[in-house]
Amino acid sequence: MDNIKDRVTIYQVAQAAGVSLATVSRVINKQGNVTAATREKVERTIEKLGYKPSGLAQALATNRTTNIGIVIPSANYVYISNFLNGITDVAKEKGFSLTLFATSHSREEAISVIEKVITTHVDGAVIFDDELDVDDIIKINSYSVPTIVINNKVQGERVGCVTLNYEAALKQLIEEYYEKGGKKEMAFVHVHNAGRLLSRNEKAFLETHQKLGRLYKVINCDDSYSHTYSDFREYFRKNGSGYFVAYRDSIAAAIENAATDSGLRVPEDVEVFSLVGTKYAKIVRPTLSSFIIDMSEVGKRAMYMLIDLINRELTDKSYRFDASLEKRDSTL
Amino acid sequence: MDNIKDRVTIYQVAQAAGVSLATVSRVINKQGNVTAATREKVERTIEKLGYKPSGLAQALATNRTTNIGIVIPSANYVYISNFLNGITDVAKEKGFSLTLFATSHSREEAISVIEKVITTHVDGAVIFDDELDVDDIIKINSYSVPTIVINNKVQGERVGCVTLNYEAALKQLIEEYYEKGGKKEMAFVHVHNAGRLLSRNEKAFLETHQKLGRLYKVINCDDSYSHTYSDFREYFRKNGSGYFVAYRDSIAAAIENAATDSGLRVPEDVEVFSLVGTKYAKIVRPTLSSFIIDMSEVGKRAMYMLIDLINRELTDKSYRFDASLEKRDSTL
DNA sequence: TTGTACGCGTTATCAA
DNA sequence: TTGATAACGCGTACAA
Repeated sequence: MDNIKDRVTIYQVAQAAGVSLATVSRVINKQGNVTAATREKVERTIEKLGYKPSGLAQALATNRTTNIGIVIPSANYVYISNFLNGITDVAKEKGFSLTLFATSHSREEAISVIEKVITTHVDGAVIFDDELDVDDIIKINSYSVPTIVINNKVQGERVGCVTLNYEAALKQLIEEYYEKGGKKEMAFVHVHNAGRLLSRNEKAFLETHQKLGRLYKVINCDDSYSHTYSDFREYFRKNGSGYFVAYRDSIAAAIENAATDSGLRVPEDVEVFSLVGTKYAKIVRPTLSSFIIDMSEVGKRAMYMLIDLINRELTDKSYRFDASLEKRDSTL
Repeated sequence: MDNIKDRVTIYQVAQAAGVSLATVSRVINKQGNVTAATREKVERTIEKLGYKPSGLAQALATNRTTNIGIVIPSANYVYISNFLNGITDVAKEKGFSLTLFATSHSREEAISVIEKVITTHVDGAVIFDDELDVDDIIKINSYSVPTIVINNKVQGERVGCVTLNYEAALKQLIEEYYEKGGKKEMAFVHVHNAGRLLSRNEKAFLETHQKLGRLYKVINCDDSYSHTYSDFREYFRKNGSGYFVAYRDSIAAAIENAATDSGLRVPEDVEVFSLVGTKYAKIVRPTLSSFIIDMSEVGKRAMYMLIDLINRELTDKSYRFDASLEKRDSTL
């Protein structure tokens, strides 16, 4: 094999092997209709020249890229990376490449991302973005790109969705808390701009309290461990108790650490609950009670659905993951 | 804009606008040499037809994909996802797409991944894989794909590298520990198959101890929090002290949690140190002393270098990140 | 079984 | 300023 090579083309292989490029193409795609002799001859020259077919040209000719677009928030959350992991597993198994599109917290940018997904010519897309509107997703679908949407109910010819249901579990958690005589005031820890998943849970939290006629609080905080920690250190100077429902492990850990460092006892004085739990929920101390949905499984499911959708074999266009409760030491 | 559309081509736009496709191409690429009038006319029909150029065809014609291949281990580590985050930031800023290739712990697979990188026709690649051999990387480079390699010293015409230097800091840590009269026996927590980064540090650990004529231990453990936790619960039945150097936060946290839950005091009885620290080092309790390299910065640097390499403007082909010590509460 | 010729959607070179 | 027309690298009817 030569060392520095400009891209070897199928034509050069054909010439070197003394056949036509159609024959080489047949060999590459294992299409039969080729003598064992010529096949071997071609394979040898392919090896010798170090020929690798151009996925680009193949895609252009066949109109299939074997490439799937993944749209995820650029926020560096553990559950996102778990999700991505499930996706890569299936992609590898099924022979798809993944093109990554990261969005930050802005609609404008999210839309430009969609344009990119379209020009990139993917066979399908998985969209996990809390900011993107239903309309935006319909747009991508109007270009007939088969799409699986996570965490958003969408209808459409070539769209499927995987929804994450934390709300039911949250409602039950709250109801049971009061039924069992929970005395602390519950507070929902609101993070600005954290997306639809959080908003939906906040809504469920409020509605459940209103239905039960219970008082509650909403506390605003930053989407960062350090800020939340110092905010709650401040908070615990004036308040000695509470039940805090936080978005994810880092935030919840910040609260329980702030409580502990303020001389309060968790869970006796302060209870903390993490909505979107990851493995870190059991690493921190006290261990965090949390809901859990295996995001890696969500990623896998999304990929399997997408592949079916691409092959027009997807019968059930929506799938729901229900959060399950993992009771640990941060709540009574 | 229509709803379901088969891909609109430049040719259809040309026809609808009553111009030639060359003119449309000029408008798309903002190349001037077009009357304001025709430009507007074309832009309107582009809008009306919802035309998006095919990146595939563009790439084939220009031999540039504006697509960069990222090879990372599929292991779901926080520092990998930080790294990926830095990369996506720069990719977004510079207008590149990212194609993701995940490798697991097998050479064979890693090689097939390289084949894919080549067929995918990327403009460049960033390879962060602990398993891949130097030879493998030379192979990808023989196809003249500009490549930045993380955590591996490689020479080559179109290769650059970013190295992560934990060893110097580790050596210093050990030396200072004994200088200051550290009494505990140090143990390196070995994880099987965790890649070159860990091996190099293990080697540095051993060599420093041998040089100092100190006794040390090597303890094997699984690359999982739960297994490590229970292994060390077992371990602490028989051993009441030690200084443990672990690969990453989860492993280190498992050890300190096991110690604490066994009634031992951290850091008085048991000291724990995490080599590759992340933000979780300060979330767990006691907070973990660790080395730190901002992996997001590593990702950014790699991308900037790669882009320079693609443009043949990279002067300095290697860059080193040195780990810095963050002393916290898990060591004295 | 093998080869010819056209198409995939662009860019780019030359004439006009 | 515009418009033909040849690449780009491959797949694939169709013909041989």
